[in-house]
Amino acid sequence: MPELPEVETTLRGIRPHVVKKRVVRVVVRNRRLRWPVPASLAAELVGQTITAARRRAKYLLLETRAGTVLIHLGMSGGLRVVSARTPPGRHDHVDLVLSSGDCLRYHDPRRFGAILWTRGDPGQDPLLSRLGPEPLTRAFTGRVLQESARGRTAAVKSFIMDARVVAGVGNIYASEALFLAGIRPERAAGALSPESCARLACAIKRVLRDAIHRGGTTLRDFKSSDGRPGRFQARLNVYGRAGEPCRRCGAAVLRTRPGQRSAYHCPRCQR
DNA sequence: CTTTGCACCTGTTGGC
DNA sequence: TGCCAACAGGTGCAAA
Repeated sequence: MPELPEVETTLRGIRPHVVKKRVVRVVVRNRRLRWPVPASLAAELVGQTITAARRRAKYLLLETRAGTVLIHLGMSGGLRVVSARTPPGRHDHVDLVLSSGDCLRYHDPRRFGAILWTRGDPGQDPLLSRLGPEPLTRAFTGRVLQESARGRTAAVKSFIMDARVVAGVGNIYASEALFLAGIRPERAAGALSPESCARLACAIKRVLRDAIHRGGTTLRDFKSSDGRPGRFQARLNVYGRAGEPCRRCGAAVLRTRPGQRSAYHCPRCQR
């Protein structure tokens, strides 16, 4: 469900409800997520006040003086702010009960997500320390992309989905960015011209910004923290549109599988 | 070092 | 209507 824009949408939705609130209780109904929810979460988080809520790649960070809650939504995770008295549903695995009477509730049918606790500088955590630049910052440019692509033979689509290259480009937006940049997904990353790298970096920024602006993409089940679906799916040019006409030239959109994930592209607009 | 494929789960969809 | 295979927005890890 969530790529970077959906995570950012979630962050913006929960932030006003969690920052400056104290965590009074942690309820773990099922600790078996991607990694077990650690006992240190409840032990060290309860009594702490959340000082800031941030995003790094697709990780959400809830910071306190004692440490940071790291949350990843995986493929099917979601966070909602509900009253602490709202009865939990199936797959509502973790609650952070807040001093306001609200509760930050983590829901995740597939349980590919994670809720972890890290002390000290969260940037030093092994999960975050090797991440590449945030795509929406100045640190991410065509030149930086070109530099890290040097000598790489992997398909450009898998390349931009590698979080060590650029943090947080997932399957939908990789296809969409390559469409905007006019580049075929299977091209070798290292073979791209400097101009193509520049166009690709711009396209990644553009598609992510636009999707955030529209509250993310809802394909089947993404709901932002207020329960509303995203509106970006109407803007998708190629993702999920195999066989349908390209919006730009009318040629049939193709679905391929470089690696084991679906890629979509227009054979005429992308070279 | 890079590249590839797998594993982890449940739910939905589409074809027969 | 029912059944079953294929597929789904992620990503760390092991193996080559």
